[in-house]
Amino acid sequence: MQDIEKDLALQQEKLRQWVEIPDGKEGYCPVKGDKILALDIQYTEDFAHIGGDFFEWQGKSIGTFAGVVRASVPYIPSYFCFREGPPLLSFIEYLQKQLSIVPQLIIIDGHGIAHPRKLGVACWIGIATKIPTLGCAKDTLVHYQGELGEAKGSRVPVLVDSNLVGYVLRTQDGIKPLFVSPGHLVSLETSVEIVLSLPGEYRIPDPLRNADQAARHHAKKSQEFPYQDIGEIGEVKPFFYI
DNA sequence: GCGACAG
DNA sequence: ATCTTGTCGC
Repeated sequence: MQDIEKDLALQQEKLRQWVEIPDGKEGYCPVKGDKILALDIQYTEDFAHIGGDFFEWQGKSIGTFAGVVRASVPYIPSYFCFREGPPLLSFIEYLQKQLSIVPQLIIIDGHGIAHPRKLGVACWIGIATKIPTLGCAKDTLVHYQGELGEAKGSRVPVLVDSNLVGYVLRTQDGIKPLFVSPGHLVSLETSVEIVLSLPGEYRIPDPLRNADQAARHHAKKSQEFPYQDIGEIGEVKPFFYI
């Protein structure tokens, strides 16, 4: 392993001690009207185009936003949080400061604790913001065992160091599953229930698809898909490099 | 040694 | 994640 990776792995081991994952029905549980933010990023060279879909739990859409910030850290598998975390944090802080909207829950395109060192990007964002987060990824980083049922809602546990950290979750009948895990302040059970309750008839829940579309169109300077352009989001600061 | 590897 | 054409199907 490279020295850089050793250092990043150590950072993750240190950050991990701040992560709080409640049990069962404890921790954050959304109630009607809670504000939820779904986030995704598209890249063009060294720029991170961030899309954010803001909506009320079991309620109306608040708005879809997109902005851009320089992504200065390279992507290294399992160290994704250091590349994607800072840009996402800048985006969240911008919405908070400039638009006065603070989410009660953040849904991230990536993993929470279903990660080799139990520190995915959703955990990173949760620690940085102190806001409950959960991760929703299209592929897994850790191996799992078991046969997944075909029906929506079927799930297979994902273990790391023999601890239950996430689920392979069928979000639509007969469709390739998603990988769901809590990031911070939400239980695994609640994370799964939240994802299954999100609107949409596709593998990826609508809020994440909207965030993806906004980011994608922002990267192409297109407004075909409706979103509020918040332009350039200052510089990203390196966090947690203690 | 080789392949796999969130986005 | 991105580079890329057509094509099959609802």
